[in-house]
Amino acid sequence: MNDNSQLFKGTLTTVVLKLLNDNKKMYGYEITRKVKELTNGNIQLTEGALYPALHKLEADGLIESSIELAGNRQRKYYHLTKTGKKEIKLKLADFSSFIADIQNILNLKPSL
Amino acid sequence: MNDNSQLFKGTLTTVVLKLLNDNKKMYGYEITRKVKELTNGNIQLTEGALYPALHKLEADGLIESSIELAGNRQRKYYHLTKTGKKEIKLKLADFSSFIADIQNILNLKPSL
DNA sequence: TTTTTATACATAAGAATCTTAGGTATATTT
DNA sequence: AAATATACCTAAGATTCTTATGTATAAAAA
Repeated sequence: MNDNSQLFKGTLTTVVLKLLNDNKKMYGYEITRKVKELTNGNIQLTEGALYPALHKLEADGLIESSIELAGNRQRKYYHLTKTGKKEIKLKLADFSSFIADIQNILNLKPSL
Repeated sequence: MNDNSQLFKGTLTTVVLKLLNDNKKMYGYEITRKVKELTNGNIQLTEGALYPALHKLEADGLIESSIELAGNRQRKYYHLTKTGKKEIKLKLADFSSFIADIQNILNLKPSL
């Protein structure tokens, strides 16, 4: 992760759930590539952060996994559960509120 | 802190430096009130997070303190150092970049 | 063809940052 | 008189991350 890693804390699960919401199913390594692609290389998700986060989301019933094979190589695909679909809506709303609040303190440009 | 506490993580020092940048000098308790006021009560800074953060910022040379008395009660006022003034500019730029990146993933409304 | 890089999963030690809980003291409001 | 607000502080524990490491297959480069 880059110098914004401190800021990225707390958004990891929201990001994962949102990507799974938009892409139906994804595997871990794919998620790291997608985040890098969408942020022009600015955010590099570390696997040490991602995999435990995925395991926790699954333990909490927000996502489910299924193993698929690509040649001899295993991929563990994740998809949202019904609970996960509800949760991402809440998390996006929370994030919006947070940005509005922080905007009141930091006075950033509206384009941000 | 509220349910957005997870999101607020990592922004604490940015918020503190920005408030000191805008208000010249503030004391700890005043900072907690100001954050609450600016966020319509949504963000309640806990003292267990704030005071250690202030001490670290001072140890790092970004802020300096001076004790003043209000009646018999002590207030520890903080102000930015020259280094701190440079740092808050960097931190605001970092935060803007972060928001832009996260926006690419979460697809929030532009007004956010 | 050997080595490096990319893909793909995972865990564990340690660091950083926060919450929760407590402590001390003065001032004001109920 | 008691409760709340102001004002500082620390410490234990929880959470979440970084860094480092491990395993294995596939592809690219040397």
